[in-house]
Amino acid sequence: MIKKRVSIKDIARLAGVSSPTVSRALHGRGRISDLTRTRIIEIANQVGYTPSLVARGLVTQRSYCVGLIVPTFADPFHSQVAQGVEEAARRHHYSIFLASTDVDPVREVEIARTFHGRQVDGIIVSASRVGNRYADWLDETGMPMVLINPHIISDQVHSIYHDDYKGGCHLMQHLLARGYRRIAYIGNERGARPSVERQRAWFESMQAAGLQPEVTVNGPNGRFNGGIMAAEQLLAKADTCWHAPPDAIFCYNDTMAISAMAVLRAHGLQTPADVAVTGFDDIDVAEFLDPPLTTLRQPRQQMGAQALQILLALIEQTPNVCVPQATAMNGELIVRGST
Amino acid sequence: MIKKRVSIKDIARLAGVSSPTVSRALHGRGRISDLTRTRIIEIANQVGYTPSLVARGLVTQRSYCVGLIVPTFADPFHSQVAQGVEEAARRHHYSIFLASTDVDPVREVEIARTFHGRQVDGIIVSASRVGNRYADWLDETGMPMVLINPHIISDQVHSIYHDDYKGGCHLMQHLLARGYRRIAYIGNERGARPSVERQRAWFESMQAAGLQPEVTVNGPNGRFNGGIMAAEQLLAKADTCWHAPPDAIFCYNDTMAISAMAVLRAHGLQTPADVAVTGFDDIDVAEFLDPPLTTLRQPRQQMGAQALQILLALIEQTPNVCVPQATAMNGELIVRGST
DNA sequence: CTATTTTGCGCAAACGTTTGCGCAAAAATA
DNA sequence: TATTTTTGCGCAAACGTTTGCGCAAAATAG
Repeated sequence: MIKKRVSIKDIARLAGVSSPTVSRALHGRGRISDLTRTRIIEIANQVGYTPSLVARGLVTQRSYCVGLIVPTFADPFHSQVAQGVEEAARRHHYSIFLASTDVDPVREVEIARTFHGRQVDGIIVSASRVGNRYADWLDETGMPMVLINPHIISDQVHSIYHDDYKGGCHLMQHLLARGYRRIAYIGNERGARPSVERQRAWFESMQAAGLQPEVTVNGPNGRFNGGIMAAEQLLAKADTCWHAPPDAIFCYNDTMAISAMAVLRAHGLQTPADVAVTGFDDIDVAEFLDPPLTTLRQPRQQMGAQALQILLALIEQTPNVCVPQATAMNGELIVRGST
Repeated sequence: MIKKRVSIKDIARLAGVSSPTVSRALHGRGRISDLTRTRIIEIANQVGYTPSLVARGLVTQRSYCVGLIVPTFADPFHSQVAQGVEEAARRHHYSIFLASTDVDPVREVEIARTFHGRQVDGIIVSASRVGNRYADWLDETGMPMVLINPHIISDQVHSIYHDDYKGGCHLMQHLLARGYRRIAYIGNERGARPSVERQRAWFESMQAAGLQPEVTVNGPNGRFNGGIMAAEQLLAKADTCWHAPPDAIFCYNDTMAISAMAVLRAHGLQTPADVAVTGFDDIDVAEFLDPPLTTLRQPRQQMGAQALQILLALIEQTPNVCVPQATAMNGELIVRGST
């Protein structure tokens, strides 16, 4: 039932010219008379011509597509990054292929391969778990690639990341200034850079304040259920360590913070009266919670947009211009009712 | 810096055969000896060959891509629908192009055109605002298309939608059974089918219960700020109408419900003690709010997956098999603490 | 009015595949 | 052994573009 496309040749026949002439007319470049050009454009509009970007891509070797790989759509943080990428891409007349890895590094490289087959001009990966294992593949394919907040920062591949350590320190300064002392940390899976950096900020800030950074638990993931499991364990750990619940919890991200707060309520603990809670990211809903969440806002859309900028620079790589390997971005402390 | 792809011809040269032979070897179909087939596959692996899906698509006229158009990534509801589409697509070896309209119908058709140029095999639109204006274009292009919860249901284009009226009635039954009487409705922009249907459920349920369905306000959008503006107006309206706040608010969706609850708090009203609140969709965070949100869960992922199924049926249209024009899906009442 | 430049357009090749057809060699049948 | 069938593979065309080159006609210069 799929109709035959109207092609450049059809227009050529209608106009009594050759197809390259139509191509030139439609682009307005090359040598062509005004007369035939307007006539061809006229006809093209009449028959509702849409150029096949596929065919064009094949010959020009530029698809004007970029691939975007995210771990999951479930976390609004990634959606917002995607939004940033998408808007920037549209401005530059790029389309985006989207795929989610479900936090599986194997799937991540599979998707990258598929995208290569689709001849995307470049790939952006948010929260990549693959690390420097991309190096060989990149060497082989020459595929431009930018990682956003990768779990490992490699000097083989361009990345753009949020300065989680600095952000974490801001949060800790705020908590310490408010007088919290038994501050616990809820992390994401072990070893991932963002969690490690935030934890380091917590750890060092605690030490610097003369406090014991003992009570910390890593959730199995950075989602709601990860926050639940981590919070449950954390309360138990605090009990054995301090014989009391923490008076503040620094959570890996907003999502975990939200479910952690639900766990606290279930245990009869009020936020912030009994336990203060901080998140990370400032997802949209954070502002409307009860209590509203104190958090560190990552410039999500900006990071997405910036990643695309860098990717474009790599794609159009003029040999003598050098693109920065790693770009750090800074967040903003947002103080709300949860602390 | 972009490297030249290794093509089927390169392999052919290496193996001392012709390129069609390589093609046949790689697909395993056509007449080819086991010996050369394995040899060719061997070589292909060695040189790291990735077939160009672009070139293949050009000749087969099947790209194994579908376009997905959503209004925005900001609302988790659409992200989840996208997730459903994406997973189903992956299972069928399809890739997806993603674009967001920012709730602009003009942009919606622009994107559809772009997707047509990209030679996607079909298009899925979530919450389409274009309505039956697609009809001509579809006639022209023959592009398979499925709409999810469109704002207008047209019989010219396949759609799959949630039965909002029935869902709304469930919510209303629940509220009425709980003894709420001054029930107000917060809607999304005027005229859009989902909001109209939910409002109708509210209206008719109120009438059937012998109550006056007077207090209703449409927000400027279905997002957080839409909920805020609507809730503020609603309280004023309730005051002039009932000389009291509503005792329950039926909100268009969870997002509006969340921000409406924040407005209530700001006015010193407790949920559910003073005002009960219901949402719609059951986005992930609904469960973890304080109070957890009573809502009507739309089978989001299922709807996405189902849309893709239908789209595939349209793409592979066997002439005598008929694909249902409109498919209704049913949600599930989720009762939580907000009522 | 000739010599040069410019203009307008067609031809052909290319991008990387798939696929129908043909033909020789090998295998199966008589 | 002669005939038919099957097998293995190459050739060429096709998908819808873009682009370098060439050539005639038109425009300009001398």
